Amino acid sequence: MLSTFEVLSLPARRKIVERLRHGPKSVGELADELGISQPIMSKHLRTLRDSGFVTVRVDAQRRWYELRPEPLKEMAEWLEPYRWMWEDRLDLLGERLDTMRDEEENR
Amino acid sequence: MLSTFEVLSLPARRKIVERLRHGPKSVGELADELGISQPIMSKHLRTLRDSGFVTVRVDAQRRWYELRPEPLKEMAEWLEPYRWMWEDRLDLLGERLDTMRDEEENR
DNA sequence: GGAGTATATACCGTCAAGAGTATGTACGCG
DNA sequence: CGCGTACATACTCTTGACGGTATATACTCC
Repeated sequence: MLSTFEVLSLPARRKIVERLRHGPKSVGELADELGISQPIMSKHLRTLRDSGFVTVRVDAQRRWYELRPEPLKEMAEWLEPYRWMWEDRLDLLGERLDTMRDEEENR
Repeated sequence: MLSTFEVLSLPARRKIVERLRHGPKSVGELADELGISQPIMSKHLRTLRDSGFVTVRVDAQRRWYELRPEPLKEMAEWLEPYRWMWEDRLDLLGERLDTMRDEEENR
């Protein structure tokens, strides 16, 4: 099974995730919208499911795929320690003073 | 050249980035710390450099590799639209009201 | 139960990323 | 100038992800 980061390394899979941002979709919908064949779409969704990015709800012949927050949250949290590198240091709330001090040290 | 997401899909490369969080390091340092052979480390650093994750400063035989914010920022920004999925909706500042409304619509 | 729809999976070929190893290059120093 | 250090690159091999195609499964409706 692919890791969280590996899953999103494929542009096609990132596009699928983007399409699911506003609610669940069926395999056919996604395949049509992205111009991907149905079997390949099914395989990507399988990968996304195995790695926790989506869940499926069965409805007769249709499968509704829905986004799950966990893997995306995990990635966001991995990135968090680097945020000071590009964010304005004089943010209003004065949070992250330690981080800012680190920054000075490592310049 | 690999895309931003592809670069970090390899655990070894993520570890390199983590090691560079607190300032520049040389190839040898990184190789030793991570238990990776020097040639392979050089190749990873080449990849990280080609994709904009690091810059090099030459100093005699030594090369000091330093993190650049841009690719990490890019990834963080890609993830931003999904943040509402895991964050507390009643955040103090009351920002992102639109996002929260979206959430209701798509439930 | 037969036909059509929606989706999953099995099988196959390709290709490129990654690891390993050997070698090249550049610099400092005695 | 010869040697050691620090690093890059060339080369080879292997592996597995990906796409394509064909086929299986499951459900609905007439």
